Amino acid sequence: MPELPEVETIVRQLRPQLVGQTFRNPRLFHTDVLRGVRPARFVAALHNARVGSVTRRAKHIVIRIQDRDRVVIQPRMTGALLVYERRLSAEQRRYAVLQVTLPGRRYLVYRDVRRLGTISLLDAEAWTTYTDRIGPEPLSPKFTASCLETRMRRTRQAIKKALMDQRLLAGVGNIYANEALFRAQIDPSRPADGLSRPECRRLHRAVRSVLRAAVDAGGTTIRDYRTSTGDPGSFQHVLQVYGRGGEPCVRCGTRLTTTHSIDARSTTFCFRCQGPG
DNA sequence: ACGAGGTCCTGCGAGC
DNA sequence: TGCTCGCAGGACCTCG
Repeated sequence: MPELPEVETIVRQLRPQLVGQTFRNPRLFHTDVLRGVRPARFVAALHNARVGSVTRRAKHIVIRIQDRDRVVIQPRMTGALLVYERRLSAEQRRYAVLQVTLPGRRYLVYRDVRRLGTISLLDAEAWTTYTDRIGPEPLSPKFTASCLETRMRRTRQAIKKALMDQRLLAGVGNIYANEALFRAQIDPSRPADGLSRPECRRLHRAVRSVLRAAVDAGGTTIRDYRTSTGDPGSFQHVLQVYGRGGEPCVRCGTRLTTTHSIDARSTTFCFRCQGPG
């Protein structure tokens, strides 16, 4: 679930709470979330590890420890990274995957109801390989309209699917792909390599503006997403298309259409405002 | 190279 | 009430 704005929100909140702190007594309740590292090695690596930095890359939370390794958390649909000020209640413990004790009797907890999320432990070399396979950060100043155009031209896939392809562009998932395409007034099913230059410029502006607005709102909470304090985001209140199938378009009043024809993911759009180009 | 579909998991709401 | 079914914000894989 968490897309770029949600992960960015979590990271901004966690950073001042974690940087410089030392992890103690890691407890791993479910080992099936680990990728490429065995439970015993992972737990040993976290114990007494000092946090150097907390950053975001695409939809990943990246915690650098011991000036060497990176704990890379990908929350996917239902993962959440929370700091608790006291011992966990039974309800809080229910979906806990990983718990780490922080100074001051606080606890860092990764919880994930569906456990589709993943955790890996990467050294510098493995991290470089990993991050090099992911596309550019859309909010980076280096990400220009021509950068987006070059990337989208690489595929004939539907533009909505291309936007969500992490190799082409980092951090955009279903919600923000829908919203950006509406803002840019582009039909989600159009082949990505068929967009004109002005359309690419509109899409570039739309992607960046919707992501920035969502970061400012603390992300979008449909069901599971919570910030590190356990609070919901607020961008769900200003979504223009996602989750609004059958409701009137905010621009023209036409009933919004929802389809599952693109990559079997729900796509909501206005067939009038986002007509075939 | 592409699309379709299955897989990892659990919860929830709709419908019967 | 209680059951089954389909769906859910992601990403990876195989198959044809």
